[in-house]
Amino acid sequence: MSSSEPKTRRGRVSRERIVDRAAELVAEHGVQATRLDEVLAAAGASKSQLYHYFADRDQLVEAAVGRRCEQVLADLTATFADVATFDELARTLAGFVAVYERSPSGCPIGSLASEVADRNEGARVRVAGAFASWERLLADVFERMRAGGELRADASPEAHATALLASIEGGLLLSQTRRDAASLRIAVDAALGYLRTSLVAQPDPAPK
Amino acid sequence: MSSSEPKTRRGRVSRERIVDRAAELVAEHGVQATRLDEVLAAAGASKSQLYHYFADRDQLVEAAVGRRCEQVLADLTATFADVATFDELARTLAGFVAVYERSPSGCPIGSLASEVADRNEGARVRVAGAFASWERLLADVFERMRAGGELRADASPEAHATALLASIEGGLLLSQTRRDAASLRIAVDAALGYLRTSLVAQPDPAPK
DNA sequence: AGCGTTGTGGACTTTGTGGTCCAATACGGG
DNA sequence: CCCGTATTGGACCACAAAGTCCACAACGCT
Repeated sequence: MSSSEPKTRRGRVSRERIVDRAAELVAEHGVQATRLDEVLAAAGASKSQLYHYFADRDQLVEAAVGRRCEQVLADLTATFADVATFDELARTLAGFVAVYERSPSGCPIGSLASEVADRNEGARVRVAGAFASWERLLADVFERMRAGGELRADASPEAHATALLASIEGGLLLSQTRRDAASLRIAVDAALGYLRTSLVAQPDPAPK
Repeated sequence: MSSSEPKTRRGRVSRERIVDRAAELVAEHGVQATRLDEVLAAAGASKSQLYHYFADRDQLVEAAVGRRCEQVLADLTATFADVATFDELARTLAGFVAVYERSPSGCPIGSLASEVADRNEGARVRVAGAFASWERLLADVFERMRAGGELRADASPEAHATALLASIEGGLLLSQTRRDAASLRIAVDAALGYLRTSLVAQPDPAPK
């Protein structure tokens, strides 16, 4: 009654177009500040289409957030796919910071997270899933490092992944609030420093 | 004549009452979800009072956010004031996590941060100030640790403070999104692990 | 071609909410 | 005690934004 799945190709295309634009606008202005009319205008769709496929605003938001997470995650997957050593990871993260400096803003996922966590259960679950996937990506990096004999066998890839992710998210939040990338850089460096703790013994080149 | 400072005791009291209630409601529902009418009802004040002292909603939000930050910071100050050793810090943070488990929610400051960072410059500055103060609190702990000969002289209290703060914020965000305190605990443990890196040499009791 | 189902246009309704206005009241100093 | 200023009550306005409705068009099947 309220909402229904598209039953024809045409319908599916329409629904997709709406979700795509919604995801874009959510990425740009955040969830709260994204207006339905705005989405519809951008998608060249009408109110009836929207309410034909979605029960209400929350359901559209859920879909849009899900879509956005998929996109960001695709990027992240590509970024971390080939990372298999500590140095590669350090370089990758440095690139991350550099990108941030060029165009500061919160974390694409983190911002959604806090906006949605207490207000839209469906969307929250999507974001939680995105965090889980990201974490998995990092854990895989650590497992590769371990397979390569660089990471100690007793180190937990999952725990390290959680810790690194937290440092990144926290660093991004601090930097976003301060409008200064320094915090992010420090947080990431610290996370790498902690990771070093779990590497197999290595001559320590005099810490600055 | 948009807004004006109170010029009598009575006026000051009225303004305070409004800000107090606003701060409470902002803490409870977030900035976006706090309605002016709600604030006024709670404060037993009228529209004209509100607009007598504040130019617009944003200005009230700024004041409320500032107030809320002061309160949270007072708490934090008390909490960290006497911490001077690694073990005390670890215990204090464990208490932190325990409190979180009892009543999960985001970070009182962090949530405001992401909500306000790109939407209300005045409020953003207040939050940034709160982060700075918190960081200072932590840096002071590290300086005490250094004075006590526990922390190495070459360790930067400020950098460690930033890193720890980022881990806490990130951990809180992950835990809030997942509704599971585990992430926070892992993030904090990792931050402590990194801090251990800067302690003066110590017999390392076999890492689990 | 005809009929039922799905999709679409877009005007309309409703409601919540920030913000305005002006008259009335309380204060506070001379 | 009186006047000017600060403060207050609360009705009112404007408008944005979510959600409803119904007639019509497009499609797909037999």
